[in-house]
Amino acid sequence: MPELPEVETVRRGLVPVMEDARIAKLERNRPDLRFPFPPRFKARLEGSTITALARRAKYLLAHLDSGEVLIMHLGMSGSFHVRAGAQTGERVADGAYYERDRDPRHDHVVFHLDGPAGRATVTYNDPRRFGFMDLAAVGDLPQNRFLRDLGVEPTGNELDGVLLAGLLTGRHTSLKAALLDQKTIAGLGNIYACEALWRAGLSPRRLARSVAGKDGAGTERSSRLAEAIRSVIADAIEAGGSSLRDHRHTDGSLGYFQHEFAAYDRDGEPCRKPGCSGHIERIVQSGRSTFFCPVCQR
DNA sequence: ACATAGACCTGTTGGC
DNA sequence: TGCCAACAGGTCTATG
Repeated sequence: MPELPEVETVRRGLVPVMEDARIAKLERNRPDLRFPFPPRFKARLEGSTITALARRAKYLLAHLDSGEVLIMHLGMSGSFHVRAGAQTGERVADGAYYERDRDPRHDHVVFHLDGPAGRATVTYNDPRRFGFMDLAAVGDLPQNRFLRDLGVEPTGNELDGVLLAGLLTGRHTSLKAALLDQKTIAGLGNIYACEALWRAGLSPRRLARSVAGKDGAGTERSSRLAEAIRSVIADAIEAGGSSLRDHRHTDGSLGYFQHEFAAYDRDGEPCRKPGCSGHIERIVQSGRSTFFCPVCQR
């Protein structure tokens, strides 16, 4: 499911109920997701207070007053749902759309929170169970196996043409695959890699190192691509992410960036680039769908 | 060191 | 209508 914009949207939805809230009780309904939960998971969380809810790439990081950090990844189908004001076990009558639709068999972790704004429950639901959670001391985060190799964030101004050119230098793989590699840029997934390449007018099949040359053409391409990545991620965050199948805001509402897709899931449609006569095609690269316009993406 | 398959899961969809 | 193959916002692990 979620790429960086969706995770950031989820984070913003969780902040009001999670930050400065005490975990009064935690339910862990199975021993594992993609990986086993860390030892004494429930005991290490119950009674501690969440001091900050941060994000790194597609990971949510709940900093605790115990000195540990709860690391959470949503995999392909993970979602969080907030129900404010409810006591443990309490039924709520105003069940939102998502409340009714979600399959309770896949509610794997439930946080019962006691915060400045009152009580709330936060439920983690994940049908495919590709998500996972880990706990680490805050000082150990840089060495954490999930976080240590992550590349640059595509938010803010750090990612520019020069940096991107350096990251792609010598890379003998497709440009699309290089963008999906979390060691290069952390947070891009299949949708936003496709969209960024469309915005930049670069073919996903192009060799990654061809966007890195020290010559003028390579520099020009890497600048265009860096700008495209930053803009598509910023636009998607502003739209609350993309809701195709699983992604929902924590209150059950939908993101709407899917309406702004130019390439993703639009095979057969005319290319939206002004003056372009091409049509979007779907190809498969390293086992995953790529959508692009073969006319204006070179 | 680096780059590509395979694996992990469940649910939905489209074609016959 | 029913069945089944293909596919889905990801990434760790093994293999070349």
